[in-house]
Amino acid sequence: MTTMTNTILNNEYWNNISVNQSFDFDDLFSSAFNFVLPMKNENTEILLLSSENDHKYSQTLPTNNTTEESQQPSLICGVCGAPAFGYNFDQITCESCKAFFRRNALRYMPDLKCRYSSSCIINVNTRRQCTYCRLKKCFDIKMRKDWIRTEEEKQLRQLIKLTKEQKKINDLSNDQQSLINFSQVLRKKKRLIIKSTNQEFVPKLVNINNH
Amino acid sequence: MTTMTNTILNNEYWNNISVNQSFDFDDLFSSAFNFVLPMKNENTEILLLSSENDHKYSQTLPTNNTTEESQQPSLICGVCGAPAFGYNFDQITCESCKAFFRRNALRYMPDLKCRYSSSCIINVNTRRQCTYCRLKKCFDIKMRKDWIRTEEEKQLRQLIKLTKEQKKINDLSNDQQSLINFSQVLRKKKRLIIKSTNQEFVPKLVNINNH
DNA sequence: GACAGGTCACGAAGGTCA
DNA sequence: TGACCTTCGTGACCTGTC
Repeated sequence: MTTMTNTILNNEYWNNISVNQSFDFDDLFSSAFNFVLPMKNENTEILLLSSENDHKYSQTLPTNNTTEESQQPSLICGVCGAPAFGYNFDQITCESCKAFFRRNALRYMPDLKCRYSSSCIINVNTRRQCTYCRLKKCFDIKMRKDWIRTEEEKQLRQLIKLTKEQKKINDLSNDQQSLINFSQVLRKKKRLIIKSTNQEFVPKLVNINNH
Repeated sequence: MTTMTNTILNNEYWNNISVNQSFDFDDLFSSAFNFVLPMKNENTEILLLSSENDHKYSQTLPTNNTTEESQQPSLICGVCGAPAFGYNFDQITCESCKAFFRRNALRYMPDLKCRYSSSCIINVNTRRQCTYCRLKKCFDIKMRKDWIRTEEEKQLRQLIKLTKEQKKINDLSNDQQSLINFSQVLRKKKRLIIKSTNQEFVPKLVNINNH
């Protein structure tokens, strides 16, 4: 097994990935040129790779000046180039890549494997085809896996939520106490009415009672 | 003249293939995946695949605007012409050709042999008669054998699944039934690892096992 | 409003058995 | 072999919180 493979298999490696710290196989093709990389497939398939997209990471495209109907600037996903609507895990991505990153970023990397040479082009049409390279690109554009809530954080939030609910129930109990107080008040009122039966201001009291 | 060209000329069924479809493997990933790929539906539909059309991912466009009665696009298998219900290994095929391809695509081609001139017509009725030509047609329409899961991938998935189950059971812990399940899972895992003993990814499996 | 997570229908893999 | 089934990753849409 090569050193590179070992490196990639090491989970720690993925914690520290950055754009500048490229993979070995990326270094091989690190020029800004477009190039053709032959794939392993015996059927002589080739995969056209382009680093063009690299310049588009997290790019905010200017809105069409002629049409001002959309106030939202048209963003594109830094991973696949699909329309994006904001930041997710610190980078501008589409909903799909956001969900993908949330699901996969904490996975044990060796579970994933590229069928080709770990440098697949990721775009809207190809993003589903290589989990490894898609995730690699997520890390390349510096999406932050430490922003994904851990199981502990989730449990903590759950606990906080439950505590709040508990408090609400307590408050509700207080309301019930109020209700008791209220009926006591009501009884008091009735007693007052009965007591006042023979007096001329009764209608007024009944009226009040009905309200 | 190339073998491929001969093949194309000899196969009558090519008449069914739409004009724009190229059979040159080199075209497989033409123009960095920006392309219009005509599907093999002879009736009214084309499938637009273009990363430029951001909101038209894999959209099925009915060419006949007047008829909207069929919600399900009527697809036909690119191999045999039978009704199809979606993509399999990157091409629209029927269930039967999908299973056929899964079973045979990884076979060593020279083991197969056409009794005739390697240019049999493949349709619903004849598809069973020549494995070689059927498989050849699968490759001709660019079904992708590299999308078939390898034995290694299958075992890895199996192992990941078992590990997850094990974790779940671990979390439940105290339950006696869980304990039984746990040992069952453990046995399965051991069997799987033993089964994989002679394969190069064993260290990885063991590694995962330890996680 | 922005951005986390959650949900669920769906597509496309593999598995099964007559 | 192929019809039918199961499984699982995906992504559009939703909810919750700050």
